[in-house]
Amino acid sequence: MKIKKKDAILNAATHLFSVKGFKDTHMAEISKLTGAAEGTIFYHFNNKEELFLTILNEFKESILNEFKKFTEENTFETGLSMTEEMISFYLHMAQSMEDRFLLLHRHDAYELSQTSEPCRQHLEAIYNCMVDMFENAIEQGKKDGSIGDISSRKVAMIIFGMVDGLLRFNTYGLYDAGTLFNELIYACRKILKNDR
Amino acid sequence: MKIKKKDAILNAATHLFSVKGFKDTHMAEISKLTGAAEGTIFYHFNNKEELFLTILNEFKESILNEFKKFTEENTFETGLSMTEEMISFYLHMAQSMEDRFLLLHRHDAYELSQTSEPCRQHLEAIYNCMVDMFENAIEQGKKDGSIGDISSRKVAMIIFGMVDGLLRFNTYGLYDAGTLFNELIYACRKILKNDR
DNA sequence: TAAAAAACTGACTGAGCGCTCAGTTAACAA
DNA sequence: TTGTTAACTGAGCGCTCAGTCAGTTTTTTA
Repeated sequence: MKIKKKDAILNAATHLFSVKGFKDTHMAEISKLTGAAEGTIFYHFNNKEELFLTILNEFKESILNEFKKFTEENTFETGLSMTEEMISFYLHMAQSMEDRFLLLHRHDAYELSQTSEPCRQHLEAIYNCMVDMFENAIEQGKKDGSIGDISSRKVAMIIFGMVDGLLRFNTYGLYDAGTLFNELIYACRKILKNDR
Repeated sequence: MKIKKKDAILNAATHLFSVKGFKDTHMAEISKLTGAAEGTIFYHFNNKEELFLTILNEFKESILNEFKKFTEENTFETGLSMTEEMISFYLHMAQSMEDRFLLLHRHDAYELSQTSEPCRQHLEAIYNCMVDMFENAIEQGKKDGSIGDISSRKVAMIIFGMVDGLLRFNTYGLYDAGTLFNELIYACRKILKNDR
């Protein structure tokens, strides 16, 4: 029964910020969901923005961690297969951390990052992490010959943009990304494959 | 000096909704920007939501129109080159209608579409229009042999997701999509090209 | 067990903002 | 010119909501 309230607040706020956005999430609602008084929220966090930033920071930490673990604990035959498996892993993560990925797909964080330097840094770290992973895989593929001679960074951005773009179709309820998985891997392979 | 106020309101609101989002756009601001009294805004539009929907509807009309004109006024050698040129055209449109594309990349419309049927229809029309264009081009490419045997609809979604995903990098200030243009076309060609 | 510190409470505040309405001005028709 | 309608105005109402604060409860420390 210790420090529980603070964690409960973080959990509820994460969910609400993701589903309803920053502006539409009200302290009264977090209070009701957690049983903590509104005053308690402001006891732990100076203001709404600080609460949001705390959540973003924790998300950054855990996503960087997960990706690090993924590359450390796995070995890959070729750079190409590594890239493909990273797409799967990314989609898997997006599913298991659904609410926080939704947060990333909202405008809230990007707006905040214009006035808050720490916010900008968290966002940058998250995106850099993901693009870096793809870039490394492509770089490796170029060395082992499974991937052709292309600009690693730029194509990494293209691949990441493609995967993330599809994820948004899901988020917005426009299409079920799951049914596009095979085509996604197919497209990735086509782009990267060394065809000499 | 006729009906000007209404148009001024629509223009100012389009810009503000795009840049600041639905919630963060206040009637007082639209009023100040246009010189129209707040009451005037509510004289022309019953409420804020109706103002937003009017803008979304006009956007739908003009984008459907532009794409129709594009396919009618151009002829293409192959389905593959048609697809490539459509990507260019899409990026070109995103530039010339920058604010309204920003509107599309926000959550506002998707949130509204959950309670407003007309809003849902507008969004669906816009996205269908774009994916349909790509699908047609791919279909044509399959017939003329420039594109391999793939699922037109699904790959159209992938291509669209890829292009739109890159556009977001721009929007969010994460990367300059312009420098990725060559890679984008390269990726598209790789995915589609008939390699039999 | 007493004192101090930390955690928590909820009624209250004040600013913000969508929207109304009673009235004024401009445009047009007879 | 007069009557009628459409366009326009802005003070103000009612409500929402982030944040405060004086006080209570729980935990820790000595």
